[in-house]
Amino acid sequence: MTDPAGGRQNLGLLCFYPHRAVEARLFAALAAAGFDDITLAQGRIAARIGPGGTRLTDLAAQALVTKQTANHLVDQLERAGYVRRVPDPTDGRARLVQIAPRGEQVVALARRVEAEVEAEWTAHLGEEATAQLRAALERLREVTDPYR
Amino acid sequence: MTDPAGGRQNLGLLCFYPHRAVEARLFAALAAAGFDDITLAQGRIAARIGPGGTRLTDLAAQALVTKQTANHLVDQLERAGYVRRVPDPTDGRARLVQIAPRGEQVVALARRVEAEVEAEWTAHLGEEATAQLRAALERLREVTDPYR
DNA sequence: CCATCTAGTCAGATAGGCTGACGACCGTCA
DNA sequence: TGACGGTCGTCAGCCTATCTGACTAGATGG
Repeated sequence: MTDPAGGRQNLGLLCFYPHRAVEARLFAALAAAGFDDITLAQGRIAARIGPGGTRLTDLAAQALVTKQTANHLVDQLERAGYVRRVPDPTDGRARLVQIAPRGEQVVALARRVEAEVEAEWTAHLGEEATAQLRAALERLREVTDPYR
Repeated sequence: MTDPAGGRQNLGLLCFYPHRAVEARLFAALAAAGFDDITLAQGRIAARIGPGGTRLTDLAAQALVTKQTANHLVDQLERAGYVRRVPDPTDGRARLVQIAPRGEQVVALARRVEAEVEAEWTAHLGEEATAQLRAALERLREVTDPYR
C-alpha cells in the first residue's frame, strides 16, 4: 500500500490485484445468476463454513471479525435462505451454521467461476509458472495465515 | 472465497493471506509510531497518490470507490495533515491531492516495513522462489488490474 | 453444587460506502 | 462566439459492516 504507479511494487500489493479480480468475478457471476441479495461481507463469512457446519465463534475467528459481526451476517444469510442454524448435538450452548440448499447452488457456481478464472490465468502464465505460483503462495500462507 | 479448510484453495484466496498480512503489519507499525489516527480506508486512498499529486477522480477510480467516498477520505487525511489539496494548473475544475510533509514520514515508514516483510518472506521461500513469485504476480497484474 | 469459563445475544456507536442531484468549469463544433 | 455535452468536485441522505461493552444460558472442573 504505497507505490504510485510504476517501479517495483511491494509483494503485498501485488497479491491484492488477483484477489480482488477473483472476488469481483465471483460477485458479478452470482448477481448475473440471480443471487443478487448477497454481499461481499456475507460471502466472506459463508466461505468459511465447513461440510458439517461450523460454529459462529469459529467463523468469526477465521474471518477475523467479532462474534457480533459474524452473527449479524449469518442472520442475513439465514433470512435469505443461504444457511441455516441447527443445535450442536455436542454442546447445548452452541449452534452450527450449515449451508442450506440454496447456499449449495451458490457454492457450486462459485467453484465453477473460480475454476474458470484459474484456467484463464494458467493460459496467461503457462502451466509451470502457475504451479510454481500456487506452491509459493501455499508456503507463504504458512507464515501469513494465523488460522491454518 | 469458498474453500473450507484443507484441500486445494483457489488462487484468489491464496493471494489474500499475504496481502492481509502486509496490511496488518503496516498498520500496526504506523500505530506504534504514533500515526494512530489513520484508517485502512484512508491508507488505501493515500497509497495511490503519485509524486506530483493526483486528482480525486483518479484516486477514486484506482481504489475502486466512488468519488464521494474518496473525497470523504481525503477530507480526513487533509484534516489530519497527511495530504493537501492544490489547484491543478492545467485544469480549472480539478485539484491535485498531494502528500504533505507529515504524509512523507508515513510513506517512508511504510516502505521500511514493506521491505522488512519482504525480507522475511524471502527467508522463508528462498531467493529464487521469491523472484519467481514476484514475476508471476507482475504478469498476473496485466490481466487483473484494470489500472495498469 | 458452586466458581468459572464459553457460546451466543442485545444495545448502541461509528466508519465506510453507495446513489442521486448539483454547480462550476472544460473542450468542441457549428 | 456561443451553445452543448462531458468532466471535476461537492452536498445530502441512506445503508451496511464493524466495533466495544454488557449480558444470559449452558458447560465443566473441583
